[in-house]
Amino acid sequence: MSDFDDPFEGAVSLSQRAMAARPAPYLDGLNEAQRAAVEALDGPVLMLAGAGTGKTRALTARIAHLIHTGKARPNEILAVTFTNKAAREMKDRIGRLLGDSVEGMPWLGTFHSVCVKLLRRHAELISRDVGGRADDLVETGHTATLRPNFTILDTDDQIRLMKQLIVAANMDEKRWPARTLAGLIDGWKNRALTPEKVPSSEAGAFNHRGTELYAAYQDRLITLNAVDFGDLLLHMVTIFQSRPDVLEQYQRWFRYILVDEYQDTNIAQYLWLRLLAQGHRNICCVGDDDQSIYGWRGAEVGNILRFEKDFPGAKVVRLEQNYRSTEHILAAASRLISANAGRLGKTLWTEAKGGQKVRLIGHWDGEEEARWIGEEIEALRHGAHGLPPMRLDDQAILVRASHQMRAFEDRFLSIGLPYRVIGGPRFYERLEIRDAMAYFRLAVSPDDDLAFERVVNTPKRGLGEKAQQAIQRVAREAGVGLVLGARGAVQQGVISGKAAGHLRGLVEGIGRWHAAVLEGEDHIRLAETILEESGYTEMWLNDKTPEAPGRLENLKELVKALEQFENLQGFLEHVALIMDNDSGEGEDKVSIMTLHGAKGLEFPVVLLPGWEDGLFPSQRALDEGGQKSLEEERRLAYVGITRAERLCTISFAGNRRVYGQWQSQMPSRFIDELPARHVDVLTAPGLYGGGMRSSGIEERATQADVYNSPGWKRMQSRGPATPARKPVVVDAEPVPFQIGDRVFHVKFGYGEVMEVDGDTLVIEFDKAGPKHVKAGFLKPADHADDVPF
DNA sequence: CTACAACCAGTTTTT
DNA sequence: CTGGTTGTAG
Repeated sequence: MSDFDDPFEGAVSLSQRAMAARPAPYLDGLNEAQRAAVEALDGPVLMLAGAGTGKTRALTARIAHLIHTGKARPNEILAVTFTNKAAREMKDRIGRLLGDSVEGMPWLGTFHSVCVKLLRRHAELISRDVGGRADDLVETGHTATLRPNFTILDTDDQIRLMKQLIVAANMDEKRWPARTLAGLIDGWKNRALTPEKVPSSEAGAFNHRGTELYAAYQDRLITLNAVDFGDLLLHMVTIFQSRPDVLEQYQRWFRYILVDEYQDTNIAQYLWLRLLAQGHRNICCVGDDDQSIYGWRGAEVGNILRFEKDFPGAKVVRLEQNYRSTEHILAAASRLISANAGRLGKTLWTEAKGGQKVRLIGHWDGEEEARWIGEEIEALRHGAHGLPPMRLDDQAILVRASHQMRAFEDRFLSIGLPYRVIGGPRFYERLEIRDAMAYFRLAVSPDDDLAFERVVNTPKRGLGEKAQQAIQRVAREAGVGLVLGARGAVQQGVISGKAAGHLRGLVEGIGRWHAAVLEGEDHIRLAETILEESGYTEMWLNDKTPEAPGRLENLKELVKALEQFENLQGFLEHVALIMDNDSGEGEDKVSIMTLHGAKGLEFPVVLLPGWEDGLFPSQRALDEGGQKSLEEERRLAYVGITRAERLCTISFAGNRRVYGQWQSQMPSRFIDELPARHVDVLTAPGLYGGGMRSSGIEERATQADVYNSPGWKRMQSRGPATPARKPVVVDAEPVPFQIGDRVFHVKFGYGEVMEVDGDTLVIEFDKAGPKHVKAGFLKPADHADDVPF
């Protein structure tokens, strides 16, 4: 039934063994170090693979070699990665190496996906004494176990659950936010600590209730037959530790273990691996201590630094030849990372001499930066800076924090530059959002048959397959759309009874909504009307499944998103573009992603915006965490630069909007750490005014040059780009407004006073409609531009 | 009980 | 600026 009971499941044709005698094509073209890493099959191996040194290639070749030599069948190899993307890529490449005969590597996947598989088999081994509560009428204090069909909670569910527990514990949810508790518990799980194992030194956590709430949370999860992400590993470690017989079974089964991105493993993952590898010690870990960027999530660089101690006699192989970047890019990255202490140390080298230096440019503000990058990308498309024409697919913008993305999206949308956001929110892919969008589409164009098909029976209207086929038949015969077909089907009596009534209601609704669109009714109100009249909102309200509240929340958000648009059509068009981004693989587009999301990827052209103190390195890293987190930020910078093959451009802005307020900041301290010999400082119009030397600057003089440039001084003296605009709060009494006055409100904009009632006024706002507002939040319209200083 | 205006707190990074 | 929560009016 399973991979275990039948060792040949998901395995390999026997011809695979016969292949062993034949030459191994996957070894061709490997360099000496790579080959050594591939051929050292038995015993512990640590592959220290610098950026761009062909790590994945060596790893996949190693797997191919294991199979090819008959050391293990594909289903006896455990290979773990951190991301699904990495797992997918490895599967693809192994498939290419070995041909289609190798169907599956069932145990190649992320830590989490492998653990789900294992845990489903052994769920019952996880149990807790669920304490009886005062309101527990059934029974107090019984043992509950996890069952194999457990559900995996997402972050939202976790927070909701913890919120309930915090409230139940009579704690002020304001002072002790569920998010904080979630972080705390996650940290414990990353360290493989069950509630009972949390050291007493941490008993003070979360107002001295941390461990207690953690225990309550775990109880609740078992009762709900649910686990969170952290549990997947924690539970497996618990099982392996408490049941040697189970552990032994897997130690025997997984004859060879491979681990990608070992520098990012946390303690739980480390224990899990060590337990499994204990017997045969056939474990190969691949990583780069300079690319450890998940410390905030519990990753322990110590794991990789300690490998030789954990596995005495381990063979250590260093991959140091870089095949990705040109020498200037590599030199800049190497110099930057050399500022970190406690590294294993590698000397990356490349045969690709020459090429463009890393470019550095400052801008007035974030918008100008986005504008400049847009122009740069367009220029590179047609060939610039000594490079041949670059496709958009060849270019990527890597940001520190996802909120930086918006500036680029706005800009690219307005100039029509195709882009794709990788790792962005999947909001528009959600079921409920898609349903709601289908209703909106019908309102705009009732002949949208796909939309009609999607929602004709959602919510349930008794229109099953039969009825839908009838509608389609009538429509086809009459040569009309499905909506008209539906009307015809009802009129002809093809559909009758209750279903007919519901269908008529839907068709009439669509007609009504469409008329409203044509009449230009307020689209936000209309959208809400549609969701309500269609019964869609009600459907989720009546839904008792745990995800229903979340879905309703999403629908709320969708309606809110409408506010940014003039009408429904504009909105739908916009979303169609977004959808294109998500689904439109294969189309030529610029990639926008976070630095974290970029790990493992490479691009000919890389743009690194936002190199400012407070943004990158982030304010948090600067405030807390000291040297350790600053070093992690530096590694992030290192990852960013080493993504570039041929052209790497770093930029910063003097001013940026933060929380809607303008702030100015200094260029990143990392800029100071770049070797001037390998950097070209570009001049931006409007900032440096051509006052900067563009080359030949002294070593380590980069940032000083920036500060001393005439442009920077001018920028400082000009102050923030736009002064903060705050409402002038007028004293409440006497109310200085009369009926008919034009007024301005921070939130709702301009409007006219319709009524005065004490200090409460009724204002007919131009954009937002009629509102009741306190006088203190209003000021005369002709003073709207007043600045409070 | 709902709706909505006022208030307030938050932004890294993700399986 | 955004989103979520709170307090109050209806």
